[in-house]
Amino acid sequence: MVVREPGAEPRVAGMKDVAAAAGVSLGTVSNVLNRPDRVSPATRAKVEAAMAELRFVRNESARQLRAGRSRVLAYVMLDGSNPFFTDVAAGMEDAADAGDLSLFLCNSAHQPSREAAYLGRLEQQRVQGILITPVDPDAPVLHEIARRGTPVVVVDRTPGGTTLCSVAVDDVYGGEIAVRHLVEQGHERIAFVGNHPSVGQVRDRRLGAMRALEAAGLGPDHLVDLTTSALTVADGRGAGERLAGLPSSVRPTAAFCANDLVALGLLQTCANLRMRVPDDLAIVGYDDIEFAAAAAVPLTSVRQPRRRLGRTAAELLLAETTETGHEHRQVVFTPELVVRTSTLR
Amino acid sequence: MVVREPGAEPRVAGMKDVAAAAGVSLGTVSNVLNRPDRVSPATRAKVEAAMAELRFVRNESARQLRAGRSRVLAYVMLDGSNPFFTDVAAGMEDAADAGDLSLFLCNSAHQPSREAAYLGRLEQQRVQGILITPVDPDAPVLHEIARRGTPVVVVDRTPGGTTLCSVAVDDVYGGEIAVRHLVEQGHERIAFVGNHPSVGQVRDRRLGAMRALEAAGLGPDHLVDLTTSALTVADGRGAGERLAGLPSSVRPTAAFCANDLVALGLLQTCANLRMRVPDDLAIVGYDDIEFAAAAAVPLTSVRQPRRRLGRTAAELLLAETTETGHEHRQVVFTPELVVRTSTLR
DNA sequence: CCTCCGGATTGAAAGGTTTCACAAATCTGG
DNA sequence: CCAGATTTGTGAAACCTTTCAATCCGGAGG
Repeated sequence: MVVREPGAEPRVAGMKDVAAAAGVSLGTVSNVLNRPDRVSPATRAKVEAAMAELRFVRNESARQLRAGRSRVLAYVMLDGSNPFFTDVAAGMEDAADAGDLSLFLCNSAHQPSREAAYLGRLEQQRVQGILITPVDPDAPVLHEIARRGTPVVVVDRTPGGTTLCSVAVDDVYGGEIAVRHLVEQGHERIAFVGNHPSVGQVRDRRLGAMRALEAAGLGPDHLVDLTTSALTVADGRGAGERLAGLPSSVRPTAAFCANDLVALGLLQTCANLRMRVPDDLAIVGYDDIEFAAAAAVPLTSVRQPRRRLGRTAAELLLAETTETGHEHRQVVFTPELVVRTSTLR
Repeated sequence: MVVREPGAEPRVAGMKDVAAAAGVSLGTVSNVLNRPDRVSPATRAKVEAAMAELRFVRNESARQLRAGRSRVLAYVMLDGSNPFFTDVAAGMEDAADAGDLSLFLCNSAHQPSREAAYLGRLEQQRVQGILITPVDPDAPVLHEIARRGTPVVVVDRTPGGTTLCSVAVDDVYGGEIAVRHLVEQGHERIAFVGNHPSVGQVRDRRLGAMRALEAAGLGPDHLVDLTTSALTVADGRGAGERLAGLPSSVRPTAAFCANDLVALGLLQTCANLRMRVPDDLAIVGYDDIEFAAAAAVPLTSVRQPRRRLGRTAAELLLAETTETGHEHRQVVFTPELVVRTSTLR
């Protein structure tokens, strides 16, 4: 309901209006909302009737202003269209629900400017805390925000130093189990498909791959780099064409892809070019997104505990706001290999 | 920087602190922030130095409290893990960026309780407006929120009546072009794979399919319903198995799936059971998500202008907040068929 | 009858920003 | 050097809620 005063804009009803309508003081209305047991049933009923009548909606800004903190968490994700991140977000929602908080998602879409804009707004909104998979995990802005009082947890990246909480997955190990599996299947020439390993993750996965080769007594020349510009399906398709163009004497018999999108692209090219998977080319992906299992040839992939990752990140954030004398923690999860048809001949 | 008063909690610096540090009044600090041209360069420099020194962060709650409205839009999406919705959200972000607004995403994950919780919070936050793909497009709560003053735009659904803005896609037409295409390819017995058509969308798509059959002089018995419980990849797999189990005398030669996830599941079962696509079974999906093109057999699909859908929705919302005497509009886009290998023999 | 007690209610302050009428200082041109 | 215009800066009110000390009231105990 809207209160119309003579000559004034219609105004949304506030607690003052409710108090007047119910014939009680402002403080009583507040008590009804925040400490209902301290109000007599009769009064409470009156006030609640007035609130319904006036369609009262609490003003969260005013609440927050007084309280100093909101009950909102935010996750600034790197790529809203990558199912990996939406799964991580689902895990955060679990934790947020449990703590009676709301989770807002922001999509930076790999754009530093967007990320910065969101961070600014979130800090101004005094959110309880910020979860973020940053474009650059070492950007100083994250530390600055934390120092100014908004807890920050880095997700799926490991920032240098221990001044922030973070959750990540052991990508070296992930790369290792992926390639160890391929070696066990008898492959000796293995392609690594990914963008230039400057980013920590791709670098780590490749490093793990190297270690697995080494452990099998195979030198680094057994890893054939197929470098892409990013990690999309299209990049995977391109890599597939390049791979198919190699003379069979040097062509790898297996490919380890830096993520599932790339692997799916590669798989598609194989289907087009009549290369059989896994007979002509075995493929291992990374992330185990839902579409990996749903591919025509179900994809062997390195599974990260995505939901758990998100849940743990949110829990760390809550711990940081409640604990006194909080110590920043860096949690690292261990991935596991999910073997499917794409590597089983 | 944090102001530490004797015996007090460290407190985040506010405009008052900035004013004191810069030796000016509160009003001047406000002017520096909101109307910098009304302040002499010297004073402005002093104030800006003080802000940097104290690490001042504007308090959005207080701003909003005064302004009555925030500069945030929110999209409550039905399913954050469906790429369709994240693409729609991307379109909204385009529009929000253009209007200097932030877009927050909320994922109801098909749960009415979560949706309700988010709507409550958003209304209390006095967001500029709410974009929503609701679990139930006819839920009265949407109208109530709009009536209380927060504009609501319904996305990808058409609520009854014209009391809300909405953007949607013509699903009847989409079903029609999908099945017309199959008929043109010579198919006469066509499966419709989808959950029970109580939901408007699935019903409409099926209705369009019927119309196309009718137009081709084929009766309703040429459509074979394979009813699923939801619209996931797993449902598609299940439908595929049921389809494969049909005696070949009645088995459809083509399938029209209510969305791409189902189609991908169906495609996977075909691969498992050595049914060739499109030779043994032609498949048309719906939504044209990125993974449709990336499938081993690229999927023919009905493409909705997802990004445009989102952008238009956000623009309608902005129009509603700026226009005087706003008329609610119901925008309907027309989908198009993207023909790929899965129907081309 | 008085005091004391506990529960119910009140009133005012506080929280950080924006806005706006007004004051002060500076400039313009005569 | 003055009147008036312009530029710059000020101070207080308003936004809406929460909190907390203070008050009120009816009843129990003395």
